[in-house]
Amino acid sequence: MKRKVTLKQIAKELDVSISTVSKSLKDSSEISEDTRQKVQAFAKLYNYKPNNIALSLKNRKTKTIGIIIPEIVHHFFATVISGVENVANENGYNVIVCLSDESFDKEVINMEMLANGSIDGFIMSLSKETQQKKDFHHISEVINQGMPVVMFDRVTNDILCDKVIIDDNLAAFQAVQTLIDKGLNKIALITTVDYVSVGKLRTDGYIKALQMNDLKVNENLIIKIEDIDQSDELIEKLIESEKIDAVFAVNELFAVTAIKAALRKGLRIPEDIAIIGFTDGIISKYSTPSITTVSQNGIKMGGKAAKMLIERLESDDEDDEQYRTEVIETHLVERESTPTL
Amino acid sequence: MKRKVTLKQIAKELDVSISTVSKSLKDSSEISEDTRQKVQAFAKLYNYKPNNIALSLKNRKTKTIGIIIPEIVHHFFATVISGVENVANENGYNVIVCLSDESFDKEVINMEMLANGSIDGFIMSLSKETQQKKDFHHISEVINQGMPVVMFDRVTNDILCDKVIIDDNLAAFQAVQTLIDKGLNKIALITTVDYVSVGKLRTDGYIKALQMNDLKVNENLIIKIEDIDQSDELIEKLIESEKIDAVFAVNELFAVTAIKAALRKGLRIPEDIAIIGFTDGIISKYSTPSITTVSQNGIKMGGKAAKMLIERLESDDEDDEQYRTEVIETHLVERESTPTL
DNA sequence: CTGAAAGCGCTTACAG
DNA sequence: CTGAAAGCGCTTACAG
Repeated sequence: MKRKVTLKQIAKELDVSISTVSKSLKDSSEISEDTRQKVQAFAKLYNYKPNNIALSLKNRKTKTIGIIIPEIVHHFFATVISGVENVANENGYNVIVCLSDESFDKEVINMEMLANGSIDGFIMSLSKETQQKKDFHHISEVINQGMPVVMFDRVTNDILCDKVIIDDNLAAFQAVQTLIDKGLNKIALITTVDYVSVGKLRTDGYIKALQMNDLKVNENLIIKIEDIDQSDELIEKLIESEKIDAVFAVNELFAVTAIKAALRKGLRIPEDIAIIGFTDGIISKYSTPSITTVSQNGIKMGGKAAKMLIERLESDDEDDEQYRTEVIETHLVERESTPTL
Repeated sequence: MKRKVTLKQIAKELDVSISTVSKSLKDSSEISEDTRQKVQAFAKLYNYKPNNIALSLKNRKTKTIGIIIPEIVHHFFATVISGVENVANENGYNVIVCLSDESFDKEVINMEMLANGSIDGFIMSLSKETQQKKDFHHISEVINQGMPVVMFDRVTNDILCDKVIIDDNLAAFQAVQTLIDKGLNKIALITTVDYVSVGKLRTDGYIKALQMNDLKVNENLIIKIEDIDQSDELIEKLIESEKIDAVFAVNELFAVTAIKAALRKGLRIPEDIAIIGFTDGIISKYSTPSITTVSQNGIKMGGKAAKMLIERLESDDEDDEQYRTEVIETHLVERESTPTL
């Protein structure tokens, strides 16, 4: 077992100073060709690599990005991480991932943990509980300390920082409008409780679409699901009891649950009931019938967020730059769960 | 913007030495009650938190774990990360995630990047390309430097280290035996190319089950898929051309693709054709019909891997401990894609 | 009870 | 051309 070699050891072996070794390895013209060669050869032989931690301390930057997300087993968040990773790696950054598990406390703890020097900046999406409590002090604190934060998807207006979002309201509006254009007008909505920012925005888009088409908004056709565990039952009841010809669901889990409930009831999809989901994930693609969804390009969102963060980290002119909100475009991926007409 | 406060600044403000501040914050009995109080109050006021990087350098350990996996958008790997995260956080560790994208070079680069002091140990699953090349020098190098590695799922016998696996061979055997017990005997296999370790083991289990039941192994009923892009076509052909009454697929993507091909052909599942997949993911659960699978508890695997790594990191007696291979038990989750008899 | 010194592994302005 | 010194932010054995 040969431990990693340090500058100090090389210096000792070669009987020169640490400074000389350091400079030689940087090919500094301060050092004689001869010494440089000797040091470099030795370093190569022993596979010297500078210690990241020492560099971080010295440079006061870690070249690592912290990501805080509610869950990793949600396909959407996994794709976002993937997008962040790509751009981060291209720029020599590493990625630390922390999960809040939708818990405010875990979000706070993780942020504090990482804020103590471990990372240069955050990319994050708020936990449900944080959105409910509307307590963002941990985030403003971090920003106050000069650490940049980029929020994505589940964001809040209460914090000023860079953001990457989609136009949830518009995307929902267009999805519902598409259903209406196909001649459907008894459209149910399966959404989250209102404190989930994106759920609320999508709900608003749904309502707007109905109103613009002079369809009345029927509260019985709107179910707001708080806990995923209740979704089966509530959705089942909706499908069974109400005379509806279409469903707009704000995520793909709700959409596929609706599909299964409809199939169980013997309804034909899309002839008897059409369904549109949100977030173009793996479930929508492989469901039978496959599900028409509003695509939400997680890779792109993650990539964009990483780009914005890195730009801010590497720009010299501190924070005189204005904060930006990037809107990633969405589009409807039409599949089997909606009629083609 | 108030930057994070350091010991030095507190010392200066309070007109004492840095040592005194440091000791006071640790509530050392070396320091007078009075001074301690004063320092602690001040530190609290300014929300002092020790800098992680400095601690890492000093202690020569970072309290962070590096995870290297082929992909994060595969549900299984996402669950493993989740499992690692949990146990890591409980023990005060952070998690850096790097993706190899199934590429040998990316795997090597990422490992080297992290090995330079950023982390205390690795948890990893081999990329396809690495398994194909059988080149593991980057891993043995890291281990040689005294950095522990725990491999999971896609492992190799060429490297001695702790491992967490399932008994792929046995699990496959049992799955196929279950099909046979249900009276099915024209069982096709959809698997990966042989160099993917887990694919090969599952293939072997399939063959063993056939042989033990005196069924002949028909090469026409075995398709080995190299690239996921070809899977549609190959599976379609298999389902269309061959008279089979069951399919065993070594992952859930192959399984759901088989389901869709069978449905397209007008076959009833499970009456005309039964299907068992591998990896109990989200697709299997939400497919219509839902898919019977061999469950592979990623959370548990990740948790176990983290536990083993942390134990090794925190045991004093270096490496006189033997390396262990933990086998996580699997079981068959029976759903709609297999007959109930 | 307090503080100076050494050290973790590096870089770089400065002296010689 | 080479090296000693200071410093990144901390801890701790040691001196006073």
